[in-house]
Amino acid sequence: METPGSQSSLHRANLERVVRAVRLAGSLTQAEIARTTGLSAATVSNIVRELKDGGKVEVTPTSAGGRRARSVSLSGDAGIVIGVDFGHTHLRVAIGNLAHQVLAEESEPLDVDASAAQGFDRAEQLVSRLIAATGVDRTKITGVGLGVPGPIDVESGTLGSTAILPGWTGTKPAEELGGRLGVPVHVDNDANLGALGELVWGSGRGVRDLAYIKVASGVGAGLVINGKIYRGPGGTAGEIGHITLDESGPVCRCGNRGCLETFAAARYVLPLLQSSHGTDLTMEGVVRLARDGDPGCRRVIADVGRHIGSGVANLCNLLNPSRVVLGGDLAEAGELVLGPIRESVGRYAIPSAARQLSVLPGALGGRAEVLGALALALSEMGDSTLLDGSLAAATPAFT
Amino acid sequence: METPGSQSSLHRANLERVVRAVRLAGSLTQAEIARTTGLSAATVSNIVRELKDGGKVEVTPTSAGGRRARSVSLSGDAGIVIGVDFGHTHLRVAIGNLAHQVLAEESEPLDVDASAAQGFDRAEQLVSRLIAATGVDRTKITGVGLGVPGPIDVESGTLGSTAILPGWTGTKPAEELGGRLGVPVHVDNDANLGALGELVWGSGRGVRDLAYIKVASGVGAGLVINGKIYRGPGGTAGEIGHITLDESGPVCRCGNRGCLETFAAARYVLPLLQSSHGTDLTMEGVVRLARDGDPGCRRVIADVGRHIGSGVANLCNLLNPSRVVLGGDLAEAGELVLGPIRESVGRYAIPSAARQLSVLPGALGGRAEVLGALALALSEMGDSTLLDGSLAAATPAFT
DNA sequence: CGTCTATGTCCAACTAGTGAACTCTAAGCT
DNA sequence: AGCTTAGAGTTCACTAGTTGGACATAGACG
Repeated sequence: METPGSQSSLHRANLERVVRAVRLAGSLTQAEIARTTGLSAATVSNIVRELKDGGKVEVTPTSAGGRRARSVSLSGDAGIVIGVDFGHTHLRVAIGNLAHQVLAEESEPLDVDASAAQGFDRAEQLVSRLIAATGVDRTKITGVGLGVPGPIDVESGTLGSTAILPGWTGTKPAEELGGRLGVPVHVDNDANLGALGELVWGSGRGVRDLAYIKVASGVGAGLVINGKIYRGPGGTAGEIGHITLDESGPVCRCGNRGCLETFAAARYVLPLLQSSHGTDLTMEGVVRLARDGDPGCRRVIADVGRHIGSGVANLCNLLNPSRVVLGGDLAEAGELVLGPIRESVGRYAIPSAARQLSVLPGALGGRAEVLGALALALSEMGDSTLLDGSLAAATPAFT
Repeated sequence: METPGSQSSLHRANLERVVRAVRLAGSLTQAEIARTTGLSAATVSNIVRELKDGGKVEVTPTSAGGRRARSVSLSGDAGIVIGVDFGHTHLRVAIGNLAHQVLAEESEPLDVDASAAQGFDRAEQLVSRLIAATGVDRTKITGVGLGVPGPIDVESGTLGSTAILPGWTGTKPAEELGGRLGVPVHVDNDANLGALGELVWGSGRGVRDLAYIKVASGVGAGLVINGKIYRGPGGTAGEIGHITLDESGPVCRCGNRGCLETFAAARYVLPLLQSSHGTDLTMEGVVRLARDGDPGCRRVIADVGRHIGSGVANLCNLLNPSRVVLGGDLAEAGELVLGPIRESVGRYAIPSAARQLSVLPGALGGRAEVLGALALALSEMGDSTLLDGSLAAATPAFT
């Protein structure tokens, strides 16, 4: 079963090559596969047959007005992936297939005080509902991506302390959900998944190095380096919220003073407006008011943008990404916040680092995290689960 | 000649696997190669024979007190790499072989006012001298690594403006030196090469993610992510010197205020001591005095350490490396500067990012950059240069 | 001094990819 | 309409290359 070195690993590699080529292009004829993968037509013929027998791929008899080309595409039910995202106030679930198509997506409000068990129950129910609605085959599910709004130890899978979902601390979300659904579950935090979502489906397409800044209750960043999420050896990379901007600034929940968070995160910014705009203000509300022209809200948002810009400038000096994508509720403010960010970056980052940088709003809004979870499930599957399945399915059962 | 897809590319891959394993370990027996690469003993036997026939590898008949193991190592003259480092005041050259052995190393003072042409002449001469001294075969040279103390556009190979070597701006060092030596030359800046040097030979061995902080005339960082130098899409990653620590701090040469550099780099720190300690003070001198107990110098160094620590804390929050290595003249101060750095990191970095971090002085001193250049040449060579040569040499000349 | 054991080599079996020949189909030309 | 053409996909014989197992080798251990 394990050919770590070689021999048939070549075949495996070629299978993956073909699958990847098909996935990227959507559908290809065999000749096109041969050209893009560099394999010979004969080999492609064999591989396609193998994949077709395994049910992993669909061959539509004839397509366009060529001579006689059979177009090959990933069969819709070859593999199903599920994304689950626990957000601040919402639970979101999405179902997709290997062709990067999102089949269904739904969200429902989540009570912050709900216990972890209740949360997972709800998630399980919502997943089941969507499975039923889309009519996909449960056995085709190859993986689940799960997003949690807090620090998670990727090694052990344990959730660290999160002020957003109190009482969930110490739980192991992947195990919990995996147990209920009976499928491997891969977890990551919301910022990393947002980054992945925007990378695959949103404002980050075509870029290999990007930083996704999520401003919500706190401030976090998901870093994509060389096309992959970078978590750092300890799993806590991307904590841009606790970069120090002002050593004598406000005290932050982390114990330091003047962290970026204290100038930008909802929990520190909203109180500024409470005396003038009432106490039940949300970030969303501030953004709406600002768009409608409220000067106080505009000012606050611009200030937040400037501070984020300072943090992003530091990030650019250190990492020099080619794109920064702003996510979270704040992104809805558009130029009201992006302008000040760009201005601040332009001022504080060294010119050569800032020159090629583009700062964009996220294209997916609140969906970034679920879709990222979907992408995580896809990437963790690594195209090879598919193939393992194919081999297992294609091989008649020996004794 | 081109098997882009497959077939014998497998063999090639296995050859590379073996070469890499041997290179990393220095020397291995065939059985060990088989275990570490996952290949079967038979395959290893064939590959070793092939490499031996090609002269790429040496098999020392029997080594330790086992049963009968023949240790395989890259033959000393299979390939020679050269490292060249233009420093602030010195030109350094090292010659090494594929077995990671440094055969010779020499440095000589370099006049800062020297023109680029003069500098390259000197480098060429020094390289020739070392080649002669070690008696290596010039045709065996597979690559040269070159370090320059300034920002370099890796794409175009053009040197940006550097205050250290005025008049070199706009030159293309790789082309210059490559033309003189007739070998491919790979350039990078001093901080990145220092990181590579410490990674391969120094305080960074065994770690996959590290930041090398070089404090000299300026402050720069070389970042190693997943075992490879990370330059960023624009090639300017690691500019830790221009992180903003204090928005209303001293004006920096980059145009901003309160950059880390203004609190830590020689050009800003030395003037502080000039009224009390004379004007021709160097960083080296300050370190020496501090070690001898001079309170003023100790204070200055501790302050520098604290500020570097702030910058490193930001870096840890963002990247969470497992090790930070301090290089440059300042590293000689040992605990006098490392203590304050650690203290500052502990205070400003979020605990989970700082917990597993170790802050160490560089183990190579001023040699880090040349050795890094050597490592760059080795890594850029990419194991396949060697093999191409082998194939060409092993194949009898057909018509 | 015989046995043991791990190393390295040889050989037959097998896997998998390739080029070349071949078939198939629709488009284009006459 | 019939013929030609040309690209698509398949089949087949061949070859490259890895593997498991048998075999030889030589120090270590008792």
